[in-house]
Amino acid sequence: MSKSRCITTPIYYVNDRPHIGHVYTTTLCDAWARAIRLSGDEVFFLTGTDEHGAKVEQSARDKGMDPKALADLNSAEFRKAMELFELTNDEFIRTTDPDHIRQVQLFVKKLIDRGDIYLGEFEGWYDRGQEEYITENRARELDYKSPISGKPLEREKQSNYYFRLSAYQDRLEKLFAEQPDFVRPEARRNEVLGRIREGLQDVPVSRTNFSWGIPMPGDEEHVIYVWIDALFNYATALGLAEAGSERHAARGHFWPADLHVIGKEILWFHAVIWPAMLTALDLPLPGGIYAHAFWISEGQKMSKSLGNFVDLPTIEKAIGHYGRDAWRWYLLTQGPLGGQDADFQREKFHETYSADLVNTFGNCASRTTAMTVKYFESEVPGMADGGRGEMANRDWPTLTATATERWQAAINRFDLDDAAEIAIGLVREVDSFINDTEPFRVAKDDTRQEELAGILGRCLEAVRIAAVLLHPFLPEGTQRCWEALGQSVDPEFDELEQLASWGGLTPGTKVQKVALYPRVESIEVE
RNA sequence: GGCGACGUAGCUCAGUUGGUGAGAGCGGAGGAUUCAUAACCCUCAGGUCGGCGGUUCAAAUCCGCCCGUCGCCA
Repeated sequence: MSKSRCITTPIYYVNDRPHIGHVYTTTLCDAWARAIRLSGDEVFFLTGTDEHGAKVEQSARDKGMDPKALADLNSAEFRKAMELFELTNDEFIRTTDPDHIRQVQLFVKKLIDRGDIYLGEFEGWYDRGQEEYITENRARELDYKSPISGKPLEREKQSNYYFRLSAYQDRLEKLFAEQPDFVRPEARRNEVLGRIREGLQDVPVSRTNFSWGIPMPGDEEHVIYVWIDALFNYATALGLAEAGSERHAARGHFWPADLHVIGKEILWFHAVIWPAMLTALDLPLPGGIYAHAFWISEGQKMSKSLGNFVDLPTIEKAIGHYGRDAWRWYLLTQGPLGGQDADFQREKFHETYSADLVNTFGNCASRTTAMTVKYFESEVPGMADGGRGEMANRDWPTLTATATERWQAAINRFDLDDAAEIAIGLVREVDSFINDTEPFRVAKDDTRQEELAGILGRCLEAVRIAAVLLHPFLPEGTQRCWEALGQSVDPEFDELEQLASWGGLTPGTKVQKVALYPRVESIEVE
């Protein structure tokens, strides 16, 4: 029975340039989406760009452009990045899409009608350069000067619309108590929990000092704060504000999303404000929020001033040299999925590629297919039982079934690095099996053809299944692997249960010797 | 400043409720070998488990203090 699953990346702010951080988040979701499709469930994988706000307006002004024109340009950059990595998102939403704008206004209107958004007044210390208010305590600490520009803070009074977050204190506490894995990893959950316990205050959801945004319904002096605008993308993409719409008919069933994958810097909005708003709108909550940590680069924090972002040109260079699979594999297995930041190191990248893709997966596929070519005239042999220590005490159907089961559980937990490890572990097991059974030695004895067939048949079959589990992580190499094994697999339509079950290779099928991943020299550091 | 983590072999990290001589992967060194992409396999790390003090028959594992790194908040 097929289920409808949904995963989202944050929408990326068009004032930034795409870099490894954006690519990482999207790649995580892509691997998950591919794995779920393989499992036979229907997936909606959403990403896009966040295009409103003061910063975009300002950048556009600096360039003498219309904000929409700038947004178009930069949004296209992000979309291009998705294509470069062959990411399989089902939609690329833009907050300047009329469909989104209209629905955000409907949502906000509803919140106003219900009293969850109200017009209030706020007076406080304002940092004009940063366009933000600073709390009394903090202002005192700063000696009433801007921490950025050093200019004096100003006393400013503003009338704003507020979201009644304070009214959701109890419900949020209950949510976190009842659903301990709502926010993961645990370190992030604890941060949020600590903050919730300090007490929730209403949050401003509108601005008046610029105009590049969605107008507040019924009060066009105000623009909906970009963060609120952005959060709604998860709902507007599925047409949730317009029950009768075509969009809703086609996609509404994907809500609630299984998971919002985000970077740790935007946790508060996703873990607290978003669930509260959904509750206010009587919409079901997502299954969870996964907040990964950051990439740093060669031991240093990436920053504008250092100019050391792992940006698109750098990434393209790596892909050109090592291939897309290598890039994905490095991100997915060495990335900051847990609470701690991960370091992007060229040397480590090269080592990971060589160790896992060349020496393990590639080499194992190569030796098994080579032996088949050599000993069985390129045909998959029938799998007789017996011999070589009862096939080295391995119950392969059980080994592969167990791996598949554990793999699926890891995918469901979003422990993608675990899933990748389980998958490649199967390849290591084949190597170890070859080591124990020594088919190349058995081959020297003509009377032991059946025994040899039993060994090699098992190797080929196990490699085929390992490739199934590796596929979401290595879409290209696994496809080449299947082709070499004479298999035609379409991960969109073929299903895991069948693909991963033992005995999928038909004896007599033609096999070719393959080299999945070329051994390459370490890339020159410029 | 408040709260919370973390600090174990060159690197990345495992080490459940304290108890055989402290581990894995990667890198590095040596050896063996050919089915394979010099790959696979075997052997090799003399690490004060951040420092000091304490509890205990016994602590990397509990407590206190200190140093260092980091996260969240104010």
